[in-house]
Amino acid sequence: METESDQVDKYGIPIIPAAVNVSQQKRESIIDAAVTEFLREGYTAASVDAIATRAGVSKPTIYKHFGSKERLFLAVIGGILPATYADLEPCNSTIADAPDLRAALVSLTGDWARLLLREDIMTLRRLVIGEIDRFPQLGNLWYQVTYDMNNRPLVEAFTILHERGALNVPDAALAVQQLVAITVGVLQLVRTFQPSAAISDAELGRTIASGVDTFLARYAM
Amino acid sequence: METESDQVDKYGIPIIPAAVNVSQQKRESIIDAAVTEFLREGYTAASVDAIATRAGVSKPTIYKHFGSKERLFLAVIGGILPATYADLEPCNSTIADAPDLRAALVSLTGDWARLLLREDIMTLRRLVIGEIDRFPQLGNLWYQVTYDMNNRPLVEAFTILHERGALNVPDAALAVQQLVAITVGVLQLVRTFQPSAAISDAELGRTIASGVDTFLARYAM
DNA sequence: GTCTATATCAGGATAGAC
DNA sequence: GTCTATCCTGATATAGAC
Repeated sequence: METESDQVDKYGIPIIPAAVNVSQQKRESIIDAAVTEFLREGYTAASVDAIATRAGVSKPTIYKHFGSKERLFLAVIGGILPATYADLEPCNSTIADAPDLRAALVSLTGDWARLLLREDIMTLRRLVIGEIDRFPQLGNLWYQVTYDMNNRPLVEAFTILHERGALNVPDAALAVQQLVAITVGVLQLVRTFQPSAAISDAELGRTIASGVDTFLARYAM
Repeated sequence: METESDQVDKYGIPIIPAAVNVSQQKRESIIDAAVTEFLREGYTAASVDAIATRAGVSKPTIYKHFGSKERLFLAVIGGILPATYADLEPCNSTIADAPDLRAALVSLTGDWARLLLREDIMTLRRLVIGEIDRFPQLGNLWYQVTYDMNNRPLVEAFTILHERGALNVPDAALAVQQLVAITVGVLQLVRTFQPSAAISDAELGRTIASGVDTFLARYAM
């Protein structure tokens, strides 16, 4: 099974030592091919053969680089999770100092929703959820990444607004959970089970705005 | 592949003709064994061999009854979904006539949460989500079942309360989505990615109550 | 109707040449 | 470091005896 060293990072994702120059290209093409195959087929149904063919390398090359199918899967999925969610972070900075809080929250959660409802991200999300019993590390990583990149900055902003008297949120962490659930979560639930159900931009805007209004009905001063 | 007739119901779930007396017992034991194996391993990794062994029958018996692994999976999962969610329905009837609406909503969403967070139901949910790209019928079925058994009765109750002037919900369907998301959804999100993270009954009650309060802050008259 | 036994094929992983 | 060729196991599905 695992003949390579089992070095893992703090999330339990294996650390694959970086290779040099020439083989680095092959490594990248393996990763690209693996992402495609895993997203399309799932972990078990995806075959290392197909990944090798798609990447234009042979199977032993994959095993030299990643050691096993499990390690390849963890390295690949663990690699794209933070990269995917990094796109969410820039939106956060302006909340605490926004002149119009409602408009800022609508804009922020709307941006999140449009990104998180993208088909490739929904597919990745379904894959991770489906493999969580096999790879609990991915669940922890997902939770940590989404919390660090989304919830945490909002919690800090709400805490500031609470001290400033602009919001009344004694429990900022719970309030953020509620805001995310009532805006993005409502839409995500539909798309999770019905991938082909298109959501018009008008409906998205309407749902997001109504969610923010419900949130502010409780927490605005 | 599919040598049997492809009769399906309105959800796209194959209709497996009922067998008689003797073999009916074998069929049931196959279904039980299949549920266990599919929930434990997922669709692809579960083997018909293992199901046959667990059920105490031979492989050809399974193929005589269900035709293929895909049809077995759809029949089994499509069968337990409605049965699982049927437990949610009885809670609904009292909302429209409850003397204390807040208490009734807290009780209702609390009951839903305690049921839906059960480990076996969460596992089933993860399985369905992970296999949705392969079996879109299950997504439609899931959505339909949860809507019929949960959302629809609540929408009807809210409509009555709106006409009676006890609530102000111009868009009852959206309001129900928000209520579910802000109570059950908040907890489900955590448990989806962290199966082992236990949620104390106190924390569950606190989260549910706060969700209902946020909901009522917007919609109560 | 149900079994034993088997056909057929693809999976992950590796030995050894270059 | 990378490939060709291969090992071994386990998969779905079926033929034919009882």
